[in-house]
Amino acid sequence: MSEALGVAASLPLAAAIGGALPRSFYERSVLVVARELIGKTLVHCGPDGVAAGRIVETEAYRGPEDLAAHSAAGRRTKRNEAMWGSAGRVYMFLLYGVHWAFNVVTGTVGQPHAVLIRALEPCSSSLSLMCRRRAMGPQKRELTNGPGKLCAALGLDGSRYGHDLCENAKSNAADALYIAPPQDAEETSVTVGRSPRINIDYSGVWAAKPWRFYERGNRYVSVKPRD
DNA sequence: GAATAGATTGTCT
DNA sequence: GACAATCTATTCT
Repeated sequence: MSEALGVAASLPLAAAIGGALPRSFYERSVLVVARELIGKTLVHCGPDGVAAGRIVETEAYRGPEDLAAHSAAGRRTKRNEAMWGSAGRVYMFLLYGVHWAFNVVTGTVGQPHAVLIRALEPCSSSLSLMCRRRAMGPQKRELTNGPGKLCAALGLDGSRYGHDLCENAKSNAADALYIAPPQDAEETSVTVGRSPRINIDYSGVWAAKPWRFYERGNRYVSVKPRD
């Protein structure tokens, strides 16, 4: 599936994959962005190497009305401040005091919407680095099949809070972090499924909204959908 | 493969 | 002081 990226592994990864998605991509409805992020490539150039993966699972959070969102009921705190800012920026937060989660802000300023990236399919050229960071073998879906796991595999943490995914566009900056279009036509033709979001049972009727998007049949999707 | 329990700490009330 | 957009090991089928 990601063989094309593997072939290009000897080139700088950023150049091989292409530029970042424009800000206009993110300045739309959070549901549309969540749906269209499936199949895109998330790239992070960290101090210990470059890692990239295809996004295969996302969730939309639409405060203030969505009671599952951190911005529910208009809550605006130091932690979720990034959700209230401009589209295309990163909202990182710590879960259960241990795991980082990576989100993309969407919509307009003052609209506290964001998309949580829940799972990736590692690019073959990134496998060895991800295995090292996660301390496990290359054939394991546990490498990146959950929000905390993919952050560990990509080397992402709170230091990226508020980062602009639209700057750094085509650069080979040592600290680049951005989302790029699919590598080839094959990767744009995936089938996308929908389901309720995961682990938000506390939010009443909002827990039933089908605001989780995933690539059908992909083994890296975190919680097995009913299909 | 599926279900369960325990870990663990920043953030908010 | 309670809780959380989770992960891992363990214990089953």
